[in-house]
Amino acid sequence: MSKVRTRFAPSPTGYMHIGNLRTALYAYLVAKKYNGDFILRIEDTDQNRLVEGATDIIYDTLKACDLQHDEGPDVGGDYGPYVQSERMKAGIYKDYALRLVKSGNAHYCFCKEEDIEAQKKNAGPDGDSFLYKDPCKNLAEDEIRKKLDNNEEYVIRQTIVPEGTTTFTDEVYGDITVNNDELDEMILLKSDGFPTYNFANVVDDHLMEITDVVRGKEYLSSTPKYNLLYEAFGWDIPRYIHCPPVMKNEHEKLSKRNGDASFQDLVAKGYLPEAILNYIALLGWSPNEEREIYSVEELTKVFDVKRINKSGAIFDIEKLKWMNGVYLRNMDDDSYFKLLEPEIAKYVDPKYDYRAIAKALKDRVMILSDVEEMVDFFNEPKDYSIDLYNNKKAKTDPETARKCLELALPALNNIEEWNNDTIFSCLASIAADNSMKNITLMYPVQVALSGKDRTPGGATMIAQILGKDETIKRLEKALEKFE
RNA sequence: GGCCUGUUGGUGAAACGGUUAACACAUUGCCCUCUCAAGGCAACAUUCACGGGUUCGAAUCCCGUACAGGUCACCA
Repeated sequence: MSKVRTRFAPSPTGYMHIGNLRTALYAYLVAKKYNGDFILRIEDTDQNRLVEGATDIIYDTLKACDLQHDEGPDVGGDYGPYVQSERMKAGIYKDYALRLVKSGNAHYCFCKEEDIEAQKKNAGPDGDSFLYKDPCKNLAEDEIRKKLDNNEEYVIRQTIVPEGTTTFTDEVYGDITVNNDELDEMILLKSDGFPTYNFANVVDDHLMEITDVVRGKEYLSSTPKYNLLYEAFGWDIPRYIHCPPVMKNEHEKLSKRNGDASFQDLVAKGYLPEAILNYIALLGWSPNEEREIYSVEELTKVFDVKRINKSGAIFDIEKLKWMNGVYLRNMDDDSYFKLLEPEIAKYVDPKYDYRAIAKALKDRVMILSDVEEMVDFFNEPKDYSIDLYNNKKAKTDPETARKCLELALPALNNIEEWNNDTIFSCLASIAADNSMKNITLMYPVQVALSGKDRTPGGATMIAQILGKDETIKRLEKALEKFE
């Protein structure tokens, strides 16, 4: 068996969609599972849709995801160039298109767009299909010559004999057969000399010796036409792996146009690339065991094309959040702190112990953007109403809370060595002395220190981080509120 | 409209003719607990879009219907 080679072939038209990224992931996994090569090819044949900087986004994304390509425009390789516009300049596509014309599998077409529109419009209502019946198909040789000499605009269009059937096998969808008379004769070479995606894809996949074509399901319908091209050239047909779409909801695919989350949006919100990758791997594919947390490295071992689903999967941000939390919790302390420190620094005065804060956040943060809301009381307690002291679980109301604070203040003030243990035992013994549950005493302290009914860590932890002076100050201030 | 593909709980999904229809997220409840989390435990589809058929037996095979998605671009 020859070496497996897969490719990711995006067009540089903007940001990286999640669906796109998943396709890249699968292509990568297929290659790496068999120690094959993963190739990046830039498909920039539509000069109108190019977006500046889009290629860099592609590089950045693959890099951030650690989906390293073995060949590509930036890293080179033996099958270059890896950018289609450059390949076009080398005349590759026109050469091959002309070969098809010569062999009768393609023809010059001089039709105007409005003629095509008109014909399709008429074809519509009466049923049947919208297939374009190209009159240029039967143009005599000298007529073609004449038009060409006249510098008439032309395209090169695939020629399909409307007889018989074409069958292909998809690794996910199985065998699919279609009637050739239902196949559209697609344009191979555009009038600007660029190849269409359809054509460039076939030529490049062959020239680059791609063995497994991993792409979105939207290409399933045109695959028979590609195969006809392969056959016309006498080339081997690659294995096809069509992936079901990633959906935004029951009806719509995830798309950048609607402002749906792109990879970079998610990262900006504080999702980890590893978690994103792990999550999207599970959209449309499932492992053969009861496990969900996998690194890309681990995925290359367990990934199996046969277990890719056929129907679209809805992207569920809630589950991604959960998974991101798992990744955060699983990090070792140092890398975790390195990740959180800058986020904490945005909102918290450096006089406080960032490490202690980060530790308090560890089991609570799901995504980095949660941090702000969790640490917003350190610099200054939040504004609150004494109604906040009403708490069912703690069995407190403003009245009892006031008493608790009055008990706690002098006791805390007497602590000489300010640390977690001393603070806790101080508060706990007050509670015991007054036959209160810990929570009844500590909840008011927490509120007084933070102005919040839910905080990362309890009263003790907050007091410890704030330090004795600040704690006393805040307690005094809290008591004033009752007057 | 033609053609192609799909349809298991709110979501991701397992099951490859015989199970009480896994598991995970979410949700709810309980436990733990100085709040909130995290963690632990439990509940959550008498049913696999619907209708027929094959079979001793079907979510799994066949047919039909409905619904959904894709495709029919000088976009990829």
